[in-house]
Amino acid sequence: MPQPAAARRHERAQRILDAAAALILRWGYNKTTIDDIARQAGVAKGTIYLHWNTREELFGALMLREKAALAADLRARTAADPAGATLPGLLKHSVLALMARPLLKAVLLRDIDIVGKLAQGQHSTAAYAERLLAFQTYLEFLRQHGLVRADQSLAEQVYVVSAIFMGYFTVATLMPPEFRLPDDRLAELLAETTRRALEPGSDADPAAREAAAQAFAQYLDRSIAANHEQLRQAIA
Amino acid sequence: MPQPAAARRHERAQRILDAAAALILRWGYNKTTIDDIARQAGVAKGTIYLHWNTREELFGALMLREKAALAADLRARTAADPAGATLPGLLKHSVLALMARPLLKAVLLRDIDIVGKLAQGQHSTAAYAERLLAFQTYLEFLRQHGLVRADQSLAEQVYVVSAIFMGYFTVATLMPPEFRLPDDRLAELLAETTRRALEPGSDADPAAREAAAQAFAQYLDRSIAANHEQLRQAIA
DNA sequence: AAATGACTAAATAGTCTTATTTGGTCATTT
DNA sequence: AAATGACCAAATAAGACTATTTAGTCATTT
Repeated sequence: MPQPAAARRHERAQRILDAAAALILRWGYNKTTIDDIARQAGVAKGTIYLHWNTREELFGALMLREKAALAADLRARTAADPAGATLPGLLKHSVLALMARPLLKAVLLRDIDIVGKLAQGQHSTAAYAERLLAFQTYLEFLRQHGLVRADQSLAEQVYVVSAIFMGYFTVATLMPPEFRLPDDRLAELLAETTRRALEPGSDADPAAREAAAQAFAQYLDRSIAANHEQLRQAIA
Repeated sequence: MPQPAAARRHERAQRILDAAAALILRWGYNKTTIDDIARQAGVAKGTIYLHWNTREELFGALMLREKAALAADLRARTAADPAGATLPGLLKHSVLALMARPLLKAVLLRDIDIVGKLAQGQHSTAAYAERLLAFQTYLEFLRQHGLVRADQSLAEQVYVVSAIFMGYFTVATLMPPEFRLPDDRLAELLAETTRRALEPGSDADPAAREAAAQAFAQYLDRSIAANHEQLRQAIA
């Protein structure tokens, strides 16, 4: 039974995106041509334009796919960790998932050699603010249920978490070699720092923990859903 | 009584360096010419070469002066704060002192528009490692006196402090405007995060605190002294 | 109907020449 | 003796022209 046409078409789109990703990491965005990608994907150049109208759209689809894969990876990692559905677990697995995706890592670190002009469309303040707002909603839930301290403003705590995460993430490449740590250990320290930074004075009850795990799942689901329709349209 | 020749010469060097600093911040390093600096400082172009042999030496002296001024500022800030001579105090006042020095801030943030090619000489891994080693010595003292937890390796704690500091410092410019905090509050949160991250299980005795304040002063003095002779030779 | 790859306008890179600027020098001025 | 600023070789920028490459198109092939 041969594969339906739509499935073959979708598989080819994925293959083209795979090729694009590999070549960006190898040569950088600016040096990667449509011809290179077509050759690597084993299709004709014109075939690429059957999926996307412009070079820019192709790379836009690639970034969306990367973000969706990151979210799915994060979902899987937190689900596989008994302590995953917590704020420290979220940050720990976020940094590990991100480090496992060199393209997104390069974007976040503004690695000009790799992402070049691609970076310009990927650092929208509005999108970042949106993500922070979504996170803020989850954090507010945790505050209300006594799972994090509430003696700082909500906005301040968004700041604290962002600073800690960004610090651990970026310092990983800035440290002299003799001071570097394995990713796993870095992620654990990140989680520990976050936990201690936001630790409430007293323990929360188990019902609050259960509710928080639900809120966590909702937060993740919402961020996955936010990309899903966009991605569906970007890969045809 | 006219000023001695050496004092006048030194004052002129400072004036030239002031001019250079102002112009870098305005136009960026790459666009700032020796002619511009001479004009701004109110001296002839050739006069500049009475102080430094090359453009590069002039800017090298400027960076040394900046670092020395930062250290002095830090010294003054921590001395004026009752809780200054502590690790959290060190970090709090470091970030505030650094933010008050736009040129060093631009270097640390790798702000290409401002520092351009100047950055290449200012990100030596060896120098960074040296600074981390000096800090590590101070941190080791704190561990031995029960002022910070000792259930993580010393190297890991150097990492933790670096990550937290770097995170608070860099996220300050990345945050969308509606999520930003005033510098003072940022510095307080940085200090708090550090304190909690490295908090030992039990309180240290007052003798340990007093000894740590001495160690703190030594750490600062050593880093000031490390630059002093270099600076003396760079500004003649 | 779908995939292909030759074609082409536009973009980019390379080369050469000319124009301008700049770092550093040093004869002149103070 | 010290400060100055005109001078100049080298560096950089600008412009014109040529060569090459690339994104996108579409007639041809499958």
